[in-house]
Amino acid sequence: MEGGARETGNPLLFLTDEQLRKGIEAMFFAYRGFTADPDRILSDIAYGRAHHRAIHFIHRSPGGTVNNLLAILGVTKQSLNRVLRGLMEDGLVRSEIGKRDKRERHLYLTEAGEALERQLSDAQRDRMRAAYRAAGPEAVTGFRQVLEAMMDEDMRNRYDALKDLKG
Amino acid sequence: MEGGARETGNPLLFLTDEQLRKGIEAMFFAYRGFTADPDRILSDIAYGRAHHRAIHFIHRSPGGTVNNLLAILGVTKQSLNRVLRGLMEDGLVRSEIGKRDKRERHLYLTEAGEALERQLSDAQRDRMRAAYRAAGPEAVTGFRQVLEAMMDEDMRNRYDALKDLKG
DNA sequence: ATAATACGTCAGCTTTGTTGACATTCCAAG
DNA sequence: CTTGGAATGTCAACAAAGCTGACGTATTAT
Repeated sequence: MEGGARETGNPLLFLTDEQLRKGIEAMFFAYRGFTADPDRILSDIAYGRAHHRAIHFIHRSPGGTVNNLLAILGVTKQSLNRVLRGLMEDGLVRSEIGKRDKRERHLYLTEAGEALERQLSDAQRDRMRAAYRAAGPEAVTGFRQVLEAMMDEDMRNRYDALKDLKG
Repeated sequence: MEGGARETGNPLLFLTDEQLRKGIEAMFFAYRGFTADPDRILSDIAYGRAHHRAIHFIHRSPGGTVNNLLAILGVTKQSLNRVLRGLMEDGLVRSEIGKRDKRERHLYLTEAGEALERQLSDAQRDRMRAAYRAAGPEAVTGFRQVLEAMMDEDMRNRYDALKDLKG
């Protein structure tokens, strides 16, 4: 027999269905807040979340290939290509043919792209900063621990890979 | 100076742009995991996330009105109606005309609806439980604190209103 | 009586995802 | 050098789920 209220005194009360449900609903409502500010900015310029994600990750690892980005985002190349085409037509993203492997396209933000990225991530960071500040450093540690434990294996790998770039 | 912004001395290191960016990316990848299991189940039966949300919140407050659900989900009535119609045609949701106010429709899950809800929330809870267990009770407290601080005002109100139902 | 509310519905549009098919370009192996 | 396969791009068609706007019908409130 495992599980259950075995420890001393306080027995896994944080694992009740009630607690889990609250966590699930907190995640749902919080994610709305998380995306609300960028969504507002983007709707003004006829872009959506997909554009935001592409911009974010191109900014994070400039010179990454299309395949790389595809793996991070987890969408089909057709879907990404549509978004990327729009961004390139609007002069926010440029692609360079690879030197070692000329099949590959290396993606970069243009200055205009960087400017939009800054605008979007400033908004999103502001909210995150306010939440972090309100909750305090220990809460932030716990927040990150739970989120990381919630990821799929391959998601965590992608996340960790990004973490190593600058962080 | 190194990590671990604690109370004394070390001021707000957890609020650096790097920390915030990691939080943003953690949120992005974790939300994927959060929805992955229900998504898999739903795709087998030609439903999507919108159906899941409707089912979840009808289960949470049975007998709630359409307007009520609309407020929680934050979508248009046309969008919700499409989903609801499908669920009712498939016998997962039923609606009752209000007794006090006959304009209102009160929504309930049928037995089949409850069964699907259980299947979905079991899957989602399993993952949440694993994450909670891996991170520990203190992390869970922090997790919830940050998420709640991240919500918009009205989102928090909706979240709190649901919390009061059973929790 | 009239206005407002709650709900449903039709029509049309957008974003973002999906499959499937196919062409091009290029690297690498035989 | 030829050929197979990988990386990329693109066309077409489609679906889920959001949106706006307009309209209809009960029902309730003023």
